Amino acid sequence: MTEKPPLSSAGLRRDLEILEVLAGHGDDRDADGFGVSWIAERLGREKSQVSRALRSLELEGMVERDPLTRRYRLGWRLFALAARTQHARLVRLAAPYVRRLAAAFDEDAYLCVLRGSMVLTLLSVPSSRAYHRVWEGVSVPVIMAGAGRSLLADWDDDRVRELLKATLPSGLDSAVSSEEQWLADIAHARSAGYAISDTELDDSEIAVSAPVRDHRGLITAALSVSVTRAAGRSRLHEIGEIVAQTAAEFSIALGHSTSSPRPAAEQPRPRRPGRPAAARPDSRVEP
Amino acid sequence: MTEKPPLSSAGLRRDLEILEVLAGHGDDRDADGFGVSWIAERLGREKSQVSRALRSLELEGMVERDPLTRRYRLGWRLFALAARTQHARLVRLAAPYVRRLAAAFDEDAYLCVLRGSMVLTLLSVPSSRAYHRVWEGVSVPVIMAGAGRSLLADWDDDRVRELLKATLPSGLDSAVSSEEQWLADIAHARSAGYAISDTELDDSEIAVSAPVRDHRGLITAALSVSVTRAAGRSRLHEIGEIVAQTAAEFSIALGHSTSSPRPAAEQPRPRRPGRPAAARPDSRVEP
DNA sequence: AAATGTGATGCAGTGAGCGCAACACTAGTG
DNA sequence: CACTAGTGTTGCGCTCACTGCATCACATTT
Repeated sequence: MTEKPPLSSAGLRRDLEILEVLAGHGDDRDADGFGVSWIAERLGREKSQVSRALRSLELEGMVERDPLTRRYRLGWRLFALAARTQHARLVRLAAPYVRRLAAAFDEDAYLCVLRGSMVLTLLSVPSSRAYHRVWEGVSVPVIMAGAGRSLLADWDDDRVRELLKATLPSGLDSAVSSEEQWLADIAHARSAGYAISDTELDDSEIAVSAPVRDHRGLITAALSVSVTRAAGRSRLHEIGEIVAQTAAEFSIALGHSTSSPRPAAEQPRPRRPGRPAAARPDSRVEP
Repeated sequence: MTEKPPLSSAGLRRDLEILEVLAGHGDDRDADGFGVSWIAERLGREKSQVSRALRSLELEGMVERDPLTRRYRLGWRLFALAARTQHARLVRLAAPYVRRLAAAFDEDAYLCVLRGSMVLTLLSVPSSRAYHRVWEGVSVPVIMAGAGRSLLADWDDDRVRELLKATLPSGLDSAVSSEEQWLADIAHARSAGYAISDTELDDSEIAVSAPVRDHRGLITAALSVSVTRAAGRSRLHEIGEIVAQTAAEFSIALGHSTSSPRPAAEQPRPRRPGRPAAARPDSRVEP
């Protein structure tokens, strides 16, 4: 028999093996679930064991069973657990990538999300040079935001037109002329993976952004770099490629697509906290 | 000892309790994770037990630990598994429609499913205005959910009564009076294709929802819009028509045949597996 | 009807997880 | 600087819950 590394809990390992089997090959068409016997054979375990484990998993909502075919599928609780932490997770995990972008070009870098028709900046890392406007927590209409094109990359043209029309107070000035430009930019963002927005808030600023996708494949945020220096103007597309690449890496870290775990590079283990500086375990919750 | 009435696996229950704690309250700002002692106290379990369980969970990738603060958070594997849920697929497909609704009325729009007697919100798209409470992954009793009426539209009256009685803690207050109202609303949802729920969680919110049907014709989800602005109050039925129309389009995208009337003819898979016609456990497997 | 598959269940033995305690460690405290 | 108070980890008996084999109930195919 093959030796099982005994470091992990046996029950946990068994349950996760089962879940992994139920996850199947991802988007495979055999999404109607799997039977007990097949799973047992697939794992080389006892039917009874798998049957009992699945019953427990179902009781907890980790899997659910089609009452007709008696086959099991992944359950709602997995989704509920993951969905709740998605937002907090976003900001926390984004920091390294935003910093990397800011450092790479020595320009201001941002993390933005879409809130209705407004673009909310969640995180901003300034360049080494002066005047950095703090945008964190500030909402800007999507048309005026540099990251807007990336955030809308998944939208179909009609919706974008509606949004643009609704956001602009009245059909005036350059709106009509820029609408087609917007759609073109969005199409470019969709294909190339990054968007370049010229003359938004400020004529002196050009924003290069790229969409970030979460574990569901939806665009949940955008990374953005505002190119202010003349040096960058000549290589916007080069910058765009890098931003897109960074956004892609970030997306994978969020669980996008069928990405491999990425073993999380060995940490330098710097220091261990004894007593936490600020006692936070006070948020009272009644069980 | 504390009572252990459930017949579920003890280890699994413990692990899920831990994960649930790590998930936090969702929108909470406590994204930097939780320590072992705090989790143990929160759960009323032994520190050692929690420590060992977390190590196993980390080994499996279900949680990850900040090497600096030594605090735990949910890990990549949970998100990877969640992405393979059929709920994730539903969300992916629903996103454009939910966005369209949110944009059309500039109100919060949701995608909800029924889980037992609870309504689980899978996707929420906020309006451009104000602050938006993140409901994704949160379950609410069916009576208190705006989309509840749409999700129950196919149920016969007796079962609805049962569910309402079972969900309400005791036969009290407006329950009896609203029961008939519920049945009327459901009947309306059945015939008109949309439901209007008044005074649910909040007196200031009115939810307009419509059922979504899958390829079998069964109601698997509901689209919902929460009307908060006074402007919308006067045209709830007009909004309802649009929500119903959107839900119908989405249903078609899910494979719902428009021709199939109501009773959801059993066509694809009415049989229960005795012996599988074609043995499918042939896909070679490499761990 | 039998045959062959499905998933569920009873039961005895044993191995794994539980709890208590002591441990190593760090950061505040006087 | 020792002291204290907090952190998280580990050693080790004891017990219980899980394993595995068997059989069972049920459904589909022949």
